Amino acid sequence: MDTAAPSVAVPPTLAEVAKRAGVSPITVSRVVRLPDKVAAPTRERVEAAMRQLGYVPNLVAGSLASARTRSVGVLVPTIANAIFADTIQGVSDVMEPAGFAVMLAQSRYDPAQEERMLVALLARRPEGLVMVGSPATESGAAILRRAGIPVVETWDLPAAPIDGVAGFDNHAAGVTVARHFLRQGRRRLAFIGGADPRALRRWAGFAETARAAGLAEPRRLLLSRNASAGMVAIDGLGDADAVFAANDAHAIGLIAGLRDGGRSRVPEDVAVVGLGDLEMGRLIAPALSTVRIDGAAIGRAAAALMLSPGGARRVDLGFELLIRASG
Amino acid sequence: MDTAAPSVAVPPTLAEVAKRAGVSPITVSRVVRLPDKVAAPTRERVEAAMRQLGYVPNLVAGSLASARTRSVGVLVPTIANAIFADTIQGVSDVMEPAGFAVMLAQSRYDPAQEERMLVALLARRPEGLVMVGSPATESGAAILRRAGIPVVETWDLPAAPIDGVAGFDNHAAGVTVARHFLRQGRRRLAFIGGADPRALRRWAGFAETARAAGLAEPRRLLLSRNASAGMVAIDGLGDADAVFAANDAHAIGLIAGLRDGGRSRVPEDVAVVGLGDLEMGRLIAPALSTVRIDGAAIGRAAAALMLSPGGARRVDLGFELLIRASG
DNA sequence: GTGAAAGCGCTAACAA
DNA sequence: TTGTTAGCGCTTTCAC
Repeated sequence: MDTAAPSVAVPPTLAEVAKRAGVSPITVSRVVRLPDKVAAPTRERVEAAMRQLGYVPNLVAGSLASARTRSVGVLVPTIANAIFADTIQGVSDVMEPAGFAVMLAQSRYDPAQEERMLVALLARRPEGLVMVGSPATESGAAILRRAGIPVVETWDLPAAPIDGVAGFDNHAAGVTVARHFLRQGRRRLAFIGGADPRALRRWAGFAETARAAGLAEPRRLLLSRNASAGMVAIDGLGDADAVFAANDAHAIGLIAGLRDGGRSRVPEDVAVVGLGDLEMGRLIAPALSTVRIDGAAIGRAAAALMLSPGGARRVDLGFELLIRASG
Repeated sequence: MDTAAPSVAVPPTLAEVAKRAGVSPITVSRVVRLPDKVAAPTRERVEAAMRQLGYVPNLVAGSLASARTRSVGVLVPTIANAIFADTIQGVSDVMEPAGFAVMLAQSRYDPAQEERMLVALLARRPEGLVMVGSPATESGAAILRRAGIPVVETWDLPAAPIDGVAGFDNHAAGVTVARHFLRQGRRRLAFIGGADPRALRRWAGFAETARAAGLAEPRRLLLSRNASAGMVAIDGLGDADAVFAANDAHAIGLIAGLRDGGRSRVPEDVAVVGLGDLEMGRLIAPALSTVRIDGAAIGRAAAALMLSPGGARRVDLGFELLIRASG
């Protein structure tokens, strides 16, 4: 009795299941999608046939017929950054239970690559798209506006978003940290960051606040993409007595560099504040003060915005200054 | 002159592009996929029409027609773990330039969820599948064997894999760390880890080596999924003078806990070795000794195995014991 | 509760 | 170099 599926073969189709169960294809389709609409005995015959054949529905055919792919696209600068991985996970945590697949793409901080990936994603007809930040090019934005699906920009609060927004005010984060340093009596501020738009906005808030308080223009160190923060930064610091690092990885690297260099003590000689609240920040000594951002919450909020295209279009998840030992 | 695409509309189809360019649909199809097969003047007319309409090819229709989706599935326990994020990135780094989309799914360390996600992934007809570890259930393995696509198991070297393997010998990693402790003259070993199969294999190698050397049975602390390693572990350690933590996050947490607890010094009183070589391990004091695994290389190797189903089926990426200050 | 017909948007195979 | 025909595997719509 050979009812088992062949070990290597073309996957069985819905039509084959139908034939085996002695029903029409549409009935099999209903058993898969709307089991309540099929009488129990029929349903059981169909389910038996599906099991015998090892039937796995072909969603690409289903998607074409129904014009619904039940998938969403996620575009991040890079996956291997804890901060974005959290956001991806947040999106996935909401979309997966809702039956959506997550398609992932990386822009690698490159506008041309970003645009390529946007088109590659849209070609697969996702029902929503979330990206970290905003399109770097106007043509990228235009493509998204024409896509006809919910689009959510994250990790920022753009003034003129394409559609949805789930993020926080990067400028205000810079202001908050600068004020904190001022309150502590620090006078010679410095900033370490990359060149991405969100880090730049943090810098702007930070620098404006310093100037408004009559301090000298803060020093500004732009780290290249994969400089290991510590050593690189120390040389540029000059006589700074307070450093805001645009992310925790930079801040932790700096603290390690300072400790090994042995010249300045943290926080006595120089205060260090990061952004992101990586777990490691709590574990190093001195524990890292940081601007806490909930990357997973951003992802969940973005997913919620995609699922309810009629609802609110702007979620400010805020941030929180966590003062620990480093400053 | 209204040649611009409407701002909200059904996306234009290949047929509409064809009509506008005055060619047959197949010619448009060729311009998209095989531009060299179309005469330059024709091609330019078609390209102009595509631009005017803002045409984005519908890959779900194309996939159905060609039986090629140009996508791969990636199944990980969780995205928000640096170690797996690196592997996802490695897969993406190879597959994206090759024109493949990456579909992501999480098993959450749950066999039932794993099986659900396996089926959900296969329903979208990926041309290859990579997973961290091996299927937790026999039915999951059976589904994969019948899928008829390259399947790559990673982060381990299973004896009877389904198809491809890109990983390292977890048992040997345990042996290596135990021998290192023995060489140092440590006599009271302990292990901290989760309950996943790969951590268990590290434990097995570690414990066997200790026993074979005549030491007392190592202590073994199984941390629940999201215990923050440090404090939890310290109590269970007893008088251990050497600890192998199944991953760097646990190890770093432990070092922090020991430091703040103030009872034992690392490495004088107790040596600590982790696994994974997180960047943070280099930055804490004392710097973390660890078993270095290249998660991104695992991902790249897995991708290469998917792309050449005829080639080698087993890649051992090995590991490297990095002795730093912590033990 | 079940089915027949039509078609989703594209590409393979073949022809001209 | 370009076009014609047929059909991928499913779901929609409408009928019974």
